[in-house]
Amino acid sequence: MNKFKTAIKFGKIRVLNVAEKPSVARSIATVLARDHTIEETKSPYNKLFKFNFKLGEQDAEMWMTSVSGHLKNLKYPKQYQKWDKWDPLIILKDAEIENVISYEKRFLEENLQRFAKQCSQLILWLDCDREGENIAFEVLEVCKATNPQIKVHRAHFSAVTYIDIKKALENLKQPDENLSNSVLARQEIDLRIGASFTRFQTLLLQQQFNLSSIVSYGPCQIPTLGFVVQRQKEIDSFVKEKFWFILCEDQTGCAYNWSRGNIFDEMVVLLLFERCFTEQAQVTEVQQREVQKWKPFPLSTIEFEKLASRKLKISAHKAMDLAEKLYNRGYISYPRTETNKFPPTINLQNIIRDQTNHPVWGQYAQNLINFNYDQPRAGNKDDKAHPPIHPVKMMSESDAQTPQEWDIYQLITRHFLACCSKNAKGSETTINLQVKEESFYKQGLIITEKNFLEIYPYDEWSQSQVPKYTKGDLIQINLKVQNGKTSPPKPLTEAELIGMMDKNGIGTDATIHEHINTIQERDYAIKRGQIIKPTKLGLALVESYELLGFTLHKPHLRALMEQRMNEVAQGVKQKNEIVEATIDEMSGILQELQQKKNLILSTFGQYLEALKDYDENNDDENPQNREPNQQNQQLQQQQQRNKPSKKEQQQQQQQQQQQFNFEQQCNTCGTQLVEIKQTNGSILEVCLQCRQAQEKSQPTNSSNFQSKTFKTQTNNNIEETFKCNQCHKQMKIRQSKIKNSYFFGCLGYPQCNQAIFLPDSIKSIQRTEKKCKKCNSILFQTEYSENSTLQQKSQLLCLFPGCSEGLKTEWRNQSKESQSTNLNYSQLKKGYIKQQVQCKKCNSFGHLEDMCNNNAKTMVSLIETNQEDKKDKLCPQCGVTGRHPKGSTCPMKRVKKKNQ
DNA sequence: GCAAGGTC
Repeated sequence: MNKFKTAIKFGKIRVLNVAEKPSVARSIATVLARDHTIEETKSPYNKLFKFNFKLGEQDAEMWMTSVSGHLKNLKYPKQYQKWDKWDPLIILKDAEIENVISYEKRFLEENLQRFAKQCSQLILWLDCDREGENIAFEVLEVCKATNPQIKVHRAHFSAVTYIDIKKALENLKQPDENLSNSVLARQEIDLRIGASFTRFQTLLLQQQFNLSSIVSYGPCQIPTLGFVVQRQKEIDSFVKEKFWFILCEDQTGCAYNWSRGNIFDEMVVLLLFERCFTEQAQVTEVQQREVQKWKPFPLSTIEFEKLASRKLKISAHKAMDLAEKLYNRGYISYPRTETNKFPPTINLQNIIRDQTNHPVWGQYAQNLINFNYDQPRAGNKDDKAHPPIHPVKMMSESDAQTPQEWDIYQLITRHFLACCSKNAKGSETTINLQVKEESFYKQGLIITEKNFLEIYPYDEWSQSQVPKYTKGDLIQINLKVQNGKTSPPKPLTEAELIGMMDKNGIGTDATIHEHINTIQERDYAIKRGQIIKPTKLGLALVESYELLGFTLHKPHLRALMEQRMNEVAQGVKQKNEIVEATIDEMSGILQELQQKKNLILSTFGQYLEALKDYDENNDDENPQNREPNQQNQQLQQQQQRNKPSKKEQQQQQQQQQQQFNFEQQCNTCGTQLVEIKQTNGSILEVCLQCRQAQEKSQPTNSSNFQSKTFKTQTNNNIEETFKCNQCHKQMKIRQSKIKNSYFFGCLGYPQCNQAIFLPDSIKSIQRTEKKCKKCNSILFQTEYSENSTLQQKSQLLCLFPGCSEGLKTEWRNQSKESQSTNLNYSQLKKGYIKQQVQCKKCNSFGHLEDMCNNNAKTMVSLIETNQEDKKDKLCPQCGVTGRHPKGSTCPMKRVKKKNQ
C-alpha cells in the first residue's frame, strides 16, 4: 500500500482498474464494494463500475472497467494481401507486420483513453498468465499514450474472492515485459509461418486438384491433423496377431485369469497346458481388502471437454459454446481454466448451499452440508488465473434454454458436488488358484458405500461376485486352451484427441476445441459421432509431408517454440533472437518445399489417386472383423512408388484371405481348432478339447507342404461313413502314420475308442455315394499298393464290419498310440522342443550334441523317421517303398539277374 | 482467402 502514500497530499485519488473481461470487472467491483454504480460505455458489454475504496490510508475513487481479451492483432499491411503477387518466402521472412487495434475494439480503446485521462493511477487486473501480461501492456500503452503521467500497477490474483483481491491490492507489482514479449514472439512466429505456408500450399494445390477450401497450415492445426492421420494409419496397417492363454473355470462357472496373461506362442501355451492339465485346483489364497474409487479432480476446461464428448456426446466445440453461454448468464464460473484445484480462499460450502433447494440433487447437497462434506482433491495444475469450473447459481431443468444446455449444467454441478463428496468404498476379494505349476486368479468387488457415485453417473464402478472359498480348498476345475486375436487400435475419439493435444502442448485450454474445429472446416478431417477421421485430403497432405521427409505435422515444432517462448519469458533470450532463429529454420523448410514443388504435386496427386476408394464416412467402430484392406495395400505400394496392376491387387487380396482363414472347428465338439506346423511342413489342426489332431487339408496352390503320406489322403474324410456301434457318432477315415495304414476312428475319441482297422496294402481310400446292396452301408473306392498280392489294384468295397459283401473288417478298440493323428500333448511338446534345438552331430532336432542318443527321438520325429526310413530303404531296383523282408533280396534284382 | 490467442 506504500505505493499510494505519496498520493495522500492530493486528497482522494482516482484509480482506473482494467480487467481482461467484463465478468471479472463486475466480480471485482462486487467483491470490493457492493454499493458500486454502473455506467454504460460505447462498448455494450464493457461497463464502467464506480465505487469508493480505501487503498491503505488513501481514499480512492475506483473506476473499474474491462477489455475483451487482446486489443491488438498482428497483420500484414494491405500491399501484401494479394497472394499471387508475393513469394511466400518474403511473407515469411521480410514482409513487415503491423500490431494494430482492430476495428471491433475501437470503442474499448476510446474507453481507455477517456478514463485514463481522468485517473492518476492504473491497476491492471488482467489474467495472471502470459497472454494476460501481454494484454496488460496493450492496455497500459493506450493509457500512457493519453496520460503519460499515469502510474501503472499490476495486480496478481488467482480467484475473485475478497481475500484474493485484497491480497492483490496489498502486493501490487509492475507488469512483466518478458512475459509479454514471449507472447509477441509467439504471435509473430505463428502469423509468419501460418500465412506463408498456407499461401504456398494453397497456390500449389488448390487449383490443380480442384479443392474447395484453402490448404491452410498452422503450427497447431497441422499437428492436430497429424494425430488424426497417425491413428488412421495405425488402424489401417494393423495386422492381427493370434495369442493363446489357459482358461480355468470352476464348477460355478467362474472363470479365472491365467497369471501369465496372453502368450503369443501357441507351443509354449500347449506345453504349459500339458504340464498343468488336471481337474483339480487348490485355493492358495483368498484375500479381502477395502478399496476406494477416487472422486474426480476439480474440473478444468480440458477435462470438461473430454467429459462432454465422452459422456454427453456433445463435441468440445459445442460444449464450450454452451458453457460460455451459461457463464454469461451467471450460472457457472469462467469455463476457460487450466486449474484443477480449488484455492483455499473460495467458500465451497456456500456454493453447495446454493444447490440445496434444487429439485434433483437438493437433498444430496443438503446431506453434504450436514454430514458428508469432504474437501475436494487438489490436482497439480494451476493457471493462477481461474478456479476450476463450478456452478455459481442454481438452475433447474425448466430454466435451461436447450436440453443440451441442461446436460452441460448438470455435468458441471454434479461434478462439483462429486468433488465435495467422499470417495466410493468397496470390498475387493482376490482368489488365487494353483493348478500344478500354473497360477490363476479372480477378483471380485462389492461396493459398500457409493458416496460420490450417487450424484455422479459419469463414472462407473462395476461389481462382480466371486465364489466363497477358503484357503486350502480343493475345487473341481475345467482347463481349456483358448485363443484370441489382438485388436487394432480403436478409432480416435475427440476426447482422446484433446488428451493428445494437451499432453503435447498443442493449443491451450481455450483453443484446443477450435483447432479440432478448424481441421474439419478445412476439410482435413471429419467427425462422425465422437469419432474423428482424416479425409482423403488430410491423409494425402500428411502422407506427402512424411514421404518427402518433412516433419511439419509433428508436435515437436510446437514444443520447440514453447521452449523458446519460455526462454523469453524468463528473460534468458530476447524476443527477436528466437523469432529470427525460428523464421530462419522455417525459411529453410519453405525453400526446400519450393524446390520440391513438382515432387509434392506428383506425390500428393498419387496419394489422392491411391485413396480414391478410401471411405472417410465409414466408421471403424467395430474393428474386430478388420482385415488388412485394399487401401492399406495401396498406400504401402505408393510408398514403394510401384503401383501394382489390378490383377496383382486381386491376387494379394486372395492371399490375405487365405492367410487369415483359420477358423476351423472340431467336428466333434465344435471348439476352434489350433494349427500347428510340423517339422515336415504339414499342418496339424488340434482340438484342445477332445485332444485330437487332424491334418489340415492344404490349398491346392501350396503343394510345398504336402508330404507323400497325404497325397493319398481322401479329401472327404470328414464326411459321413457309418455310425459307431458304441456311441453312434460318425466313424471317420483316419490314417495311422506309425503303420502307414488307414482305419476308421470314432469321432467320439478319446471318450470312445472304437475303430475298424484296414489292411496295410490299401494305399488310398475314398468314400463314394454308392451303397452296399446287402447292408446299405456307404461303399469305398480303395486302391492297393504296387506290392499288393491282389490282382485288382482298385476296388469298390463295403467296409462295414461283418458285411460279407466286402472286405472282412471288425470293430476293435484302438490304442491311443495307434491313432497317429491323435497325438497327445507330450508328443506334440517333444515335437516342438525338437523344432527348437538341433543336434550338430546327427542333425536331428530335439537334443543337442552332448545329449545325442536315440532316446531323444520324439513322437513327431518318430513318424518322420519311419517315413524317412522307408524312403531310405526304397529299393533302387524295384522302386518299392519299404524294406524287403529281412534276408530277402529284391525280386526285381532277381529278374534282372535272370535276364542278364 | 493466411495463424493462434485472447474475448462476447
